[in-house]
Amino acid sequence: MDIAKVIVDVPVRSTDRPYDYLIPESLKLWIEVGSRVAVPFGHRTVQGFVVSLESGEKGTIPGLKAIQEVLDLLPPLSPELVELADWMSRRYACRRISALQAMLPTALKGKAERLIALGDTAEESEAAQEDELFLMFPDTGGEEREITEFVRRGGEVSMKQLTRAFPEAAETVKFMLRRGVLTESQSIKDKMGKKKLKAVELAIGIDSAQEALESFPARSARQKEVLAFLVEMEAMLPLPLKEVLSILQVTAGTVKALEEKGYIEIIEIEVYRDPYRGRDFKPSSPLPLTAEQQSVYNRISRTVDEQLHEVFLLHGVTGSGKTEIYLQCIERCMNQGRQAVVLVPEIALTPQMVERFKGRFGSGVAVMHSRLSVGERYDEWRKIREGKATVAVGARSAVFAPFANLGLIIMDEEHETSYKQEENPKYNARDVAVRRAEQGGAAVILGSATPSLESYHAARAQSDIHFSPVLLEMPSRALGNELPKVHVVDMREELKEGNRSMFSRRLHSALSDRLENGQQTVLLLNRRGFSTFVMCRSCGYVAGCPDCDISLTYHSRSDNLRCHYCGHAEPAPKVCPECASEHIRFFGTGTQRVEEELGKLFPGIRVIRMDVDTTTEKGSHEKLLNQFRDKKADVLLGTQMVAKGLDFPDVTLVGVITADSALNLPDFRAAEKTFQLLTQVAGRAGRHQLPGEVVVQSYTPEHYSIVHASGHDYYSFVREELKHRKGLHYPPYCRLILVTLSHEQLPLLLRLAENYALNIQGKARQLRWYGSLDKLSSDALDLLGPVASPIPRLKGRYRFQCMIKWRGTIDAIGLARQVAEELEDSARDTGLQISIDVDPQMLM
DNA sequence: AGCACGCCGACT
DNA sequence: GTCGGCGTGCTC
Repeated sequence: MDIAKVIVDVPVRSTDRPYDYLIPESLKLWIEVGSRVAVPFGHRTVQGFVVSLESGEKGTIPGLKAIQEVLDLLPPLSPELVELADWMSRRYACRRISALQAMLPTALKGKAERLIALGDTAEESEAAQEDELFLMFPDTGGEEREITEFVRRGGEVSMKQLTRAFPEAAETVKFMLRRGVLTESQSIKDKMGKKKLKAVELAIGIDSAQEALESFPARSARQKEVLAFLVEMEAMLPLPLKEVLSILQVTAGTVKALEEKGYIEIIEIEVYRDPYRGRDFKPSSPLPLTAEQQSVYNRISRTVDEQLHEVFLLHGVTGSGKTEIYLQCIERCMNQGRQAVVLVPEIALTPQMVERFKGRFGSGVAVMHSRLSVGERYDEWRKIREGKATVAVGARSAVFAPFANLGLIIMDEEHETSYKQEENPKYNARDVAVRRAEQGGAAVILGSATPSLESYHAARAQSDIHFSPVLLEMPSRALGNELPKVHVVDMREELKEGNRSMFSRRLHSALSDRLENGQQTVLLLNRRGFSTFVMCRSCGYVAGCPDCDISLTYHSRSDNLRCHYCGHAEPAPKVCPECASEHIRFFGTGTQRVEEELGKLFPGIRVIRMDVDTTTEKGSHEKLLNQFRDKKADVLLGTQMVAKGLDFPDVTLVGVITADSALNLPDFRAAEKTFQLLTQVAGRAGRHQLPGEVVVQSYTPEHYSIVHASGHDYYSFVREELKHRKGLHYPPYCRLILVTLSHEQLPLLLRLAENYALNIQGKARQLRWYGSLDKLSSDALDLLGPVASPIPRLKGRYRFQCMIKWRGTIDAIGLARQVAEELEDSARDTGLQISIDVDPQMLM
C-alpha cells in the first residue's frame, strides 16, 4: 500500500517533520501532494498536509496508521506551493506547518471535533431500560433514553451539541460511551469564519469561589493559585487563557482540571467579523503608451511571451504610469493562458486601485483584502483555486494565490515595509514572489518610484544574494507634466522670527491660495516615532503599560488608555496618579491638533482627517476618500496613509508638517524611509492639468534625505545612502538576522542571551565564518549584542536581542536556528522563548 | 498541543 | 496503602 508523508497541525518543534501514513484504497484517487487530510495522531485526530507520496514497497514501518479522511474536494495546495513552504521554513527559520498555514485562508484552519453516534449495543440497552435499569434508576434511565433519542435523530451529533442539549449529563454520556451504547469518532471541522479566542471565566459565583478557596485541598496548589487569581481579577473576567497561563506560569492542564471540577469555565470569545459591499466598476480599455512606457512594456512582454523567469525592477517616477504597464503586461500574460498576481501594500489597496483592475479585467479579478470577512476571503480564494479568476489583487499573502499556471507576479510599491510579515512566519513577500516565480518560470515586476536600496543595489551590482533584477526606468510623467516644485522650509528660522505656529508662513499662504481658488490640499503629518502618550506636565509622569514597558496610547472614542502590544486597557486618568496634578495631558492624535489649528487659522475650512481613529470602522477609508474626491473638503489631513497611491486631479498643494520626525529613530533605514515618504507624498500634487507645489517643513533641512527628496533626485540619494550603509556594514552590503530571546526572569535571561551569543560565535569560528565584515573575504559573520530589545519587556517577559550580520554563501540562518534550538533544549522548562527574524524590517 | 505514564506527597 | 497532581516524553 502507498504511503503519504504528512505534516501535522501541531505547532511545536518536536512535531515539525513529516509523519508516514498509509493511504487507504478508497482515498487513493483523492490524495495528492497538497491535500489536506485528517489523520490519527497520538490519541486524537488532527489536520495535516500531504507533502509527498511514496509507494510502500520498500521497508514499510510496521504499525503505520492510515489517513482518516480527505478534507477538500480539490487539494488546497499545489505541489509547487508545498515546495515553497518547505523553502520558507528554511529561509525564515519557521515551522513547516506555519508556512503551510500562511498559504491558506483562515477559513481552512480545521480543528478536531468529537462526534457521537449510536453504538452496537444501543438496542439492547434500550430493551434493558424498559425493565430493570429503568425501574431501579428512573432518572438515569430517562436521561439515557432522551440522549439516545437525540443522537438517533441527528444520526451523528457533535459533542458540543450534545453538551448544549444536556448540560448536566456528562457522567451519563461517559457511562454510555464505556458500555458501547454510544460511540465516539473524531473529524476535522473547518472553523469557517469566527475568529475565536479562548478565555477563562468563573463558573460559580464569586462568593462560592472564595468559599471553595478556603477549603481547597493543599495538594492542588497550582489549581488553587489559578482560582485565587481569578477571584482577585473578578472584575476583568473573562481573561484570555493565554494570559492566565503566562502570568501564573501554569500549564493548560491545570486550568482544564479546574474546569472539570466545575469551578471555572473555558469559553470561546468571538473576536470580530465584518461584512463587505459589492459595487459596479467602470470598464476601461488599454491606454496608448508613451515611448518610454512602450519600451519598458516591450522588454517585459518578451519575457512573458517566452514564459521565462526574470525579475524586473521598474523604477518609474510618481505619475509615470506604472499601473498601465501592469495592466497591459497582465493582458499579455493572460494571452499565454497564464494567471497573474498583483501585490499591493495593504494601505494602498484602495477602492481606486481595485477599480482599475476590475474595470479592465471584470469578474476575473479576485481581491484579497484584509478587511474582508473570513468567509468572503475564503470565497475569493476559491475563485482562484477553482479557476474562476485569472488575476489576484491583494496584500502580502496574495503571493500564495493558488493559481495553477502563474505567469506574472507584480509587486507595486516594492519598497514598502508592509511586505514583510512581522508575525510567524516572518516572510518577505518580495523574496517569496521571486522564489515562486523561479519555480514556475514566471516573470516578476517590482515597481516603485523609490525602490528599496536592496532591490536597487541588486539590480546595479548584478551580484546580489537575493536576486538580480533587470532595471527598467521611466523618468518622466506619462501626461508630460512636470514633477511639482518642492520648497523646504526651515522651521528653526520660523521660530527665530517669532512664528510659533505649526504652519510656516509659506505653507500658510499656499493654503490660503488654494482655498481662494477652490483647489485641494493634502497635508501629511509624519508621525512615526511620536506616540499618542499621556504625560503629566507638572511631574513628567508618562502612563506606561505595567507589562510591556512602553507608553500607553490614548483612545478618545472609549476614553481609555491601551497598550498596542498586549491589549492592556485602563481608564484615562483625570489627575496625575503620581502627583495628583490636573495638568495631565493627552498628547493625543497629532492630527487632531492640526485640525484644530487649521480651524482657527482658516475659519470655515473643510478638513477630512484620516488616521487610525477615523479609519478603524469598515469602509470609512473609502468613504473619506470619496468625500474628498467629490470636493466636499478642502484639505485631506492624515498620516502615512495619505501618501500612498492617491490620485486626485484638483490637488495642487501638498504640505508636510514635520518631515524629519522619523529621522532620529534608531533605525538604519530612517533616512531611506524619510526619503521615500517625502517623494511619495510629493507625487500626490499636480498629477493632472494643474501644476503642483509641495511645502516641506523641517528642523533639519540640510539632511540629504530631505535635500534629495525635494530635488526629486533618487540617484543622488541612493549614492549617498549606499556610502553610509557600506561604511557601517548594513544591508545591502550584508544581511541581518535579529534573534530575540525572552524570559520572565531577567537574570536568567541575561545568562541565556550571553550564552546564545557565545555559542554562535564559537560555532562560526569553527566553521571559519567568524570574522570582521571589513575584510574582503566574501564569507563573513559578525554578532552584535546581546542588548536589551527596543521593547525591553512585553507581556510580562523581558527581552534581549542579538543581531547577526552576515554575507556570502554561508548558512547563517541554519546556524542561528540550530543554536536557538540547542539553547531551548538545554533550558527546557525554564520558559525561554527565542524568535528569529531573517532580514528584519522593524528594528525598533 | 494533548494525553498517558510514572513518581511522589497528602489523606483514610 | 491509595488517590490524584504534576513533570516528562511521544505522537507515523
